[in-house]
Amino acid sequence: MTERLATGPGAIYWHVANKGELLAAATDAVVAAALAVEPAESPDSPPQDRIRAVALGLFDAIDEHPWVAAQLSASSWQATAPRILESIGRQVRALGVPEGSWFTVTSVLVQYILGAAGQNAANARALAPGADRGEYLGAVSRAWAELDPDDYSFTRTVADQMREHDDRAEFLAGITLVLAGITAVHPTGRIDS
Amino acid sequence: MTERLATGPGAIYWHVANKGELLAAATDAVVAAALAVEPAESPDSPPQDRIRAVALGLFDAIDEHPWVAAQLSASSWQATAPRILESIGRQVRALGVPEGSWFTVTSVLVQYILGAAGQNAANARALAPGADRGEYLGAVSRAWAELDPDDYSFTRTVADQMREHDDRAEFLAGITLVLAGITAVHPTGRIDS
DNA sequence: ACCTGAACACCGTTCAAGT
DNA sequence: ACCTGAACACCGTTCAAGT
Repeated sequence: MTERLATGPGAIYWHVANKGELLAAATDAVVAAALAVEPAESPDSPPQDRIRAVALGLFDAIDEHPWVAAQLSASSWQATAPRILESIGRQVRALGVPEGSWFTVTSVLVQYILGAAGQNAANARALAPGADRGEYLGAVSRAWAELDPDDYSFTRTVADQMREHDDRAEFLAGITLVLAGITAVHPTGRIDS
Repeated sequence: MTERLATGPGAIYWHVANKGELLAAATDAVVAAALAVEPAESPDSPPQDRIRAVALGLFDAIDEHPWVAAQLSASSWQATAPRILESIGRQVRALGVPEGSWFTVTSVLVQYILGAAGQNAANARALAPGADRGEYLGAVSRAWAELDPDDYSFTRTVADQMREHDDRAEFLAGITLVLAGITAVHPTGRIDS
């Protein structure tokens, strides 16, 4: 248990069945809070912007609480999943995606958001608490640059880009890419429904 | 430790420093094997198809070894990461994406692949070993259909789609979407390099 | 050089006893 | 109804002793 309570260990088990249930409740609270920030985004701004806002909110929440990512993928279609699905799905609907593709398109967005956010959070915690991000990226970049040119021509080439990358910017670029893909595959453009 | 060895527990610690190192080695082996299958895909088939093949290989490998997902996001830019990055990145390069975007575009693909595969694997293991997938999806679908119409209009609408969805097909649809996004954002179309 | 197996620390969980 | 705290099971890790 991360959070230290001022009680004996047994007290918790009066309220929840096990640690998983506790984490699920905590996850739901974190996600609900992250999604609640979104309505601040004006309700008539384009769906793309609202998706970006929701995505960034989740990204930051998971960055602050890395265990949320593991918890969310551990028991997905559970209580918390509909919250996220609904929040993103409404914008997918507003985007004019045909109804038959709502689930698929929304799932892709949610999977990208949670996947990217989770990997980002894991990476953030990977560096020893004291370590400096710049130095860490520098070390990895140097390691990449020294890989065998025959087997790793691509990785060697992007070593510099990886050293200079900004996590949030990369994440938003990913959202933009997926949104562009949605528009390309479902080119209705207009909001009909 | 999942795998039971015919040795005392201490024996392992002569070879590895800790459990993490062991899992990292196992992960590297699983990923290497999954990526090795890909060259079977004819080397002059379009990059999109080769990306799909690599992605599906990883998807299936993670489905078979769910702990690989957790391990991969736990220590990402580590030894195994360059393998995946290289495999996908070469196709991104072949796609004609401008060099300045190689890292971003490849990262998005890899994050989607690992994120989606990880969530899929977690879901697969979520059902009690005996339970039937169809019944499980049915139960979740029913729960969604009974959510408050005011708060969950979207989720209620896609309850049926979620019950009928096929995991691998959804995954491939996601890859297609991301590939479409790449082409839309980087419309060079031709293979120059 | 490599393995054994008892021992330790840690943590999730239980439960009889308290209020 | 809710909390306490000792106890248990489990698992990652260590280490002195063996070959």
